[in-house]
Amino acid sequence: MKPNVKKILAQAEHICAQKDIRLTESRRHVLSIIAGSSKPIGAYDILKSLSQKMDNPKPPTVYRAIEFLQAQGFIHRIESLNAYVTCDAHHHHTGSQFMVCDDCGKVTEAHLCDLPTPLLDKTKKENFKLSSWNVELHGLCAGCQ
Amino acid sequence: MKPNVKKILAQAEHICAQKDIRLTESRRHVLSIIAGSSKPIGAYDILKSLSQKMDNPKPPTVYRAIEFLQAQGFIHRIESLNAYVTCDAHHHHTGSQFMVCDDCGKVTEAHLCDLPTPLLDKTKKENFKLSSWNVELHGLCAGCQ
DNA sequence: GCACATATGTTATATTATAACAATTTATAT
DNA sequence: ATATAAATTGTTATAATATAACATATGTGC
Repeated sequence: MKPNVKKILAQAEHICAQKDIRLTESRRHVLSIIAGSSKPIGAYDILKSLSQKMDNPKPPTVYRAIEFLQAQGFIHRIESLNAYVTCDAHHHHTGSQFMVCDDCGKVTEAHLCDLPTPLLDKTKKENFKLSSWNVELHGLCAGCQ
Repeated sequence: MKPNVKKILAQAEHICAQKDIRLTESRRHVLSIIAGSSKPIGAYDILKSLSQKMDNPKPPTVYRAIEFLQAQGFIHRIESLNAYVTCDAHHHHTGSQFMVCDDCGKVTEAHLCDLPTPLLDKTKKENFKLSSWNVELHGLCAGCQ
């Protein structure tokens, strides 16, 4: 197992122990599969990979694990790709920002703690009660230009 | 036909005439269906509505129209809802910002011309060549709180 | 151990989107 | 006006993504 995967798993284990919630086998497998992917991975690719670790898993197994991992903030969904990435923030956050390379497919998370002022101003102006946000930037990463 | 739908259609007609591209019947129908919806509408709901205006339309008809309308900037896709809304900006833009009410489902577009500085800074820091962006804010609209 | 809550297994199906190829319509050049 | 190319549509089939529903099992607190 790659060191970064190991680290992510260890972190998740720790947080789950603290919060007294269960990082079960299928959840751990799914998290390690996502962590082991160099780019966002879709649910059915996760399923394919999972079938090498478990006996004949079905879609709900993957989607349930995804739901759990998202709820804990261990992974995020890249909406424009229908795919999932691990979160490397050390704190829970209600907003996410990603840079998606349209060439190689890799995604970098930009950790802003707060919604940028121009956007926040819009919510105030509209009296919109913000609960979460997602930003996806598309373009080319440094290596692909 | 509602006045706002009429207006959106007229604008689209005008722009297409200018650019010498064709706003064909199915495209016009799909645009008017999206414009007539009070909130983002999914492709298969568009299809259902379209079947009252055309003889037995199929998914590709809707998706092709959507693709065209998106390319012209007449509509946007709300990624977190798999649904479509008309764009009321009077200029083409490569970035979009939406406030999505999780209660009533209505969406308000916030027209920022530029990517907020904190995000732009991140792209520069990563040497990421930006081509487009999408921001989706979730929460409760003024009326639903 | 028992009751309850949580998590998983399993089957089926819903929802969203596209591929592939044929037919038609429109634009363009001669 | 007519051949040709380009754009658009029709049609069938299927891919890709996600969830409902219900049965079973497993862990937790008493």
